[in-house]
Amino acid sequence: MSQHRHPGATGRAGAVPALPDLPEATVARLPEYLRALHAIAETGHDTVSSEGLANAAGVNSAKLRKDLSHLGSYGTRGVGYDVTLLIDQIESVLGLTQCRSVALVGVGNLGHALAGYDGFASRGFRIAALFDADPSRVGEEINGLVVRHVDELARVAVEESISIGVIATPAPAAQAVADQLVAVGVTSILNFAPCVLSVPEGVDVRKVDLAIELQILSFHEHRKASLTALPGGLVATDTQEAIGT
Amino acid sequence: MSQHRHPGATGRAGAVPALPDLPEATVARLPEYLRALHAIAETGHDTVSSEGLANAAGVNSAKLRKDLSHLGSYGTRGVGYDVTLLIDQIESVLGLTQCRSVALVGVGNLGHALAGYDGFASRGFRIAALFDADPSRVGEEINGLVVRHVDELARVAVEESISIGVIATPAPAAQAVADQLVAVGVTSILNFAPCVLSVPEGVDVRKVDLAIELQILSFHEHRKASLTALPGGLVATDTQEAIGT
DNA sequence: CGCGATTTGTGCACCTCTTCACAAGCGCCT
DNA sequence: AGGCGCTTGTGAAGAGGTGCACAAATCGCG
Repeated sequence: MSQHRHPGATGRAGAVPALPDLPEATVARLPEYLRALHAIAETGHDTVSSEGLANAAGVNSAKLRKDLSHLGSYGTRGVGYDVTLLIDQIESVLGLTQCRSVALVGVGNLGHALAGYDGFASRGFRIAALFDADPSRVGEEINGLVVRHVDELARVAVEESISIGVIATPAPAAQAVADQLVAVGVTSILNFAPCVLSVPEGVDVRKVDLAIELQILSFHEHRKASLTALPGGLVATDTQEAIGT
Repeated sequence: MSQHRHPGATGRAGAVPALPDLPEATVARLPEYLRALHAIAETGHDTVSSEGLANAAGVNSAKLRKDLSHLGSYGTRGVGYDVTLLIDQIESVLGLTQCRSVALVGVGNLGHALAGYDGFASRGFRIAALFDADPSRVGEEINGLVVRHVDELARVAVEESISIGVIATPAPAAQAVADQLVAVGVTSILNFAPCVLSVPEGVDVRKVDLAIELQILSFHEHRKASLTALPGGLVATDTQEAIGT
């Protein structure tokens, strides 16, 4: 949730899948449904109710139904959703039918971990190339891939038909890397560097900042502490707050 | 954004900081403002306008002003915000005045990277203990910390007064780890495992799933591709989409 | 064939968040 | 002192997301 400004995309009833112009909030949840569906498929079930899937995905069942209804009607009343069909449908909407190639720039601490992360391959992504600006890191082999110098980005990106760039460099280097990625034609960037990237229209940037997540937790922790401190409450027994719905 | 259901916390005008009961969306942006402010402080400026700070943080200036107004009036009309004062104020609200101790469970690929990540220490967090269930990993030293067996969690958590738990285990192990963390009194969890955690009320869970971020990007990439494919548009020249505001 | 149990799809009301637009306040310059 | 330009803080309108509650649809069984 950040530098996204997507157009109306006026229901241009195209030949192929019709692209129903989903709400962002729905798009953000589809991957979670997909993961839950794969888990359910492995247990052998071949249909699942909205209630069941919602539990597995950690959301409200009404919300799940509304989300899925945006893709079309792929459920059967009185029965539920066909697991396999729904998986295919969501993967199709998310554009995961083709395996997407990812370029990872910055092979430091975090980049190393990302390069070795299994979760990508198993969900339709292929890390196709690794880059770093530090000459001492160039040539290193990680998980079967050789780290190249970032100057080769342009050439390699075309060869490997990169469709997504991941930035795991220190913050000061990130903007320059982003510019290079954009110059090569990459229009989707996942940014782990703690800074704001400025990119032209039409380029999507998503940001993941691990420290920010901790700080948000810190706020809630702080709030909880100052709530239990004052009220005439039992500070004793356990941490179970008697609050919320 | 997930398992958060925070109460009204009825403006209980307490003695100390008053805890103004911020909107979640605001809380999620405060850390970003904080980072931007630190960057601005380093350039030597000692005041900053809402416009300037908003740019540095990548948000709308009106939104920024409304966010800050929730903390109270710490700006001066015609001048802007005092950088140092605002930093102190935000850190205070986020509960970052004390250094928080973090326990990291799961020292695999990702856990390794997290254990070595500088960004935590520099922003008020201390990784106080590392755990893993794999005996062959126990004893290993990472960044000056020895990996302990997860069975020691209870003892160590108290010793180190852990306030946040980070789960970086494979998905199947995550729920058990979460249960243990909760049992020890941890009420804030950052979960990197691709699964839904079920925790009692009063415990906050934030989830980070790297593959999900890629899948969201994939969707937009897919959408962009199917838009440029049909319209009578110049597929040539560059990737600059002529869409959006 | 009809009925009841079950589950989807959705209209509606509520709520949160965003954005605009502007009055109020502050400092500086004359 | 007074006026002017700049910037904050906020009311109000709008957009988007959520969740309830129920009608519509489907299956299985007698």
